[in-house]
Amino acid sequence: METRELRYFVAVAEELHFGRAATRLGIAQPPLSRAISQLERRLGAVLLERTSRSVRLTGAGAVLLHEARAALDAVEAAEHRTRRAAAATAGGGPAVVLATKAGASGELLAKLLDAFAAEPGAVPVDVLLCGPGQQGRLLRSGRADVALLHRPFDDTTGLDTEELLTEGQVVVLPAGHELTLRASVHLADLTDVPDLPPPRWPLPDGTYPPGPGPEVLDHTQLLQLVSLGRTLVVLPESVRAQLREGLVAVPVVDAPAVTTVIAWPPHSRSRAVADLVRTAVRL
Amino acid sequence: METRELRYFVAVAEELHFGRAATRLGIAQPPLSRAISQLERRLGAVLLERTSRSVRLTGAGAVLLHEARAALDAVEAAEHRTRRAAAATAGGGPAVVLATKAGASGELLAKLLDAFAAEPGAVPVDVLLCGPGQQGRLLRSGRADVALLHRPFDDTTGLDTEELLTEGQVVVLPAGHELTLRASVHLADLTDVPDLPPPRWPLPDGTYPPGPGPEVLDHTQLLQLVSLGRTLVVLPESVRAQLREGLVAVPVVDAPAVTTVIAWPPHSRSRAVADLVRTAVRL
DNA sequence: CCTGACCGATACCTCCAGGGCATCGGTCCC
DNA sequence: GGGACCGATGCCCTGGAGGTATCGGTCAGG
Repeated sequence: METRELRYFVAVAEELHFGRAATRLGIAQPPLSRAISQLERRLGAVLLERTSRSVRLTGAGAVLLHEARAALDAVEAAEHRTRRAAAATAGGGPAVVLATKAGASGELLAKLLDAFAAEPGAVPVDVLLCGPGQQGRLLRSGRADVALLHRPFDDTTGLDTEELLTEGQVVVLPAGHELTLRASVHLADLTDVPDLPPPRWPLPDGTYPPGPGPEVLDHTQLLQLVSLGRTLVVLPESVRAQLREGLVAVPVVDAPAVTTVIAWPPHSRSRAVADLVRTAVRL
Repeated sequence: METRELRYFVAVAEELHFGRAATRLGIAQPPLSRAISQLERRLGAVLLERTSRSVRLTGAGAVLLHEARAALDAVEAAEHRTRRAAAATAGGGPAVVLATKAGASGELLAKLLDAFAAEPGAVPVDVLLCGPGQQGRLLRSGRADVALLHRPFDDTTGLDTEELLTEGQVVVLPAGHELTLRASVHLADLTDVPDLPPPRWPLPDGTYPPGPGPEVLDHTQLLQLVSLGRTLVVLPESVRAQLREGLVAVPVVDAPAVTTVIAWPPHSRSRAVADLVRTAVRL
């Protein structure tokens, strides 16, 4: 199978519409139809059930969609990592790209970077700030070498991880809100707070789910919206270090504990990544 | 990047010879040379240092070799798993392929299969016996769904695992050999036993390393060769259950402990694999 | 019930890139 | 210095990827 065929199939499987998928791929619809049916013939499997009105995935199609995404990530990773290796030998020397959610784990990250810089054999660390839930994809596609992510929110399947820190969660509220008078709250107290709808994060495809809350991209934005009295948010305790005036944190006693982990692709061979992980675990 | 390019590069990187690589790929040498240099141009990286007498990998080339193998495994896995999913819906129903070293972990495997068959919702298990060290590759390329392997010998990077059993190792000797009189031995006692050279296992490419010992493919062969007085072998204790007449096991006190683990690809979504793993852990 | 919109499949054509053959240029060994 | 070896280059050809036009089937609306 060629990656082109996998890209075509993923496009159709995601759009469930040959015309839109073809547009997205920048080709016409007929060659796309042919490519898919040729793929089905070669695999000896029906991947899509088409009528002239709809396209649906079969069981085998769902399997291929899942596997093809992983395979395309691996191919993309090969490309990115090779480019980075070449850049390292050419000029600039080696560097590590660390991905983390914008605005999260600030204190831990600062400590880690300081500690690693003090290590013998340290290399420059490029910090790549990304949207929530994107770190795994950056690692799997080779654009980052190592990442900080947060269980149980981020998906760590297929990644090697070490736990760094486990903490409870707090709700961040605008100062003066009635809930700030409480010593602690439960999650149930935070649903349907009439004047503070929960924020909406972008879905993996870049669009936003419907709802009353404001659309946000990162934590800085988010905290500003909280201080403006537009929303509330439940975050790990360490967010207290970033609280400006006008923001109050109240413990949420029944929110799941959040574990910050450092993660890297399982077959990483980079000495620098290993050193960075060791430094992180020792913090 | 297309998988064709990756296959071409892997062939050249492994052979370090354009002509041989082209023969292996079933094409002529000139298109191969062109494909590689086109790949290098597109990546903006020199992958191979060629003189008219030799070909050597650059740093970036070594990275790409490693990444390309993983990516090609992922593509192959997509193909195999899709075919299997289609076969499951077509006829025969779902099944699980379990890979294990031929002749190893016999007792554990039998118990596992019995226990799993008794579970509600059990599905047929196809047991795929393979040479040592091949289980990981079978999992990564999608030809098996789950495998038993042995740390620290087998490579488990990139696989999810659960530990099942840790045991010491024994040396299996022909009955009557002078070492069988000892209550235990050290590894040092087993090197250079003049009449019992260690066996030679096939390398990943199918060839055998040089040496005096007999060439073997699996444990059954191996034990027969031991009973014939041709070799000796260090194996986990559980091999005692398979010892026929003419074979004696003596504990090796300083051999590393062997842990039998059950492993599966990290993004496995199969219900049956999860059930099988749960059954195995409960044993 | 009919018409038009929509959508995937098919027919047919074009064109380029992947592959083969012949040969060159450089290196090493006898 | 001649021959063997090896990767690169030039040139040609063919298969297949992609485009356009159109078909056939389904559904909604009048």
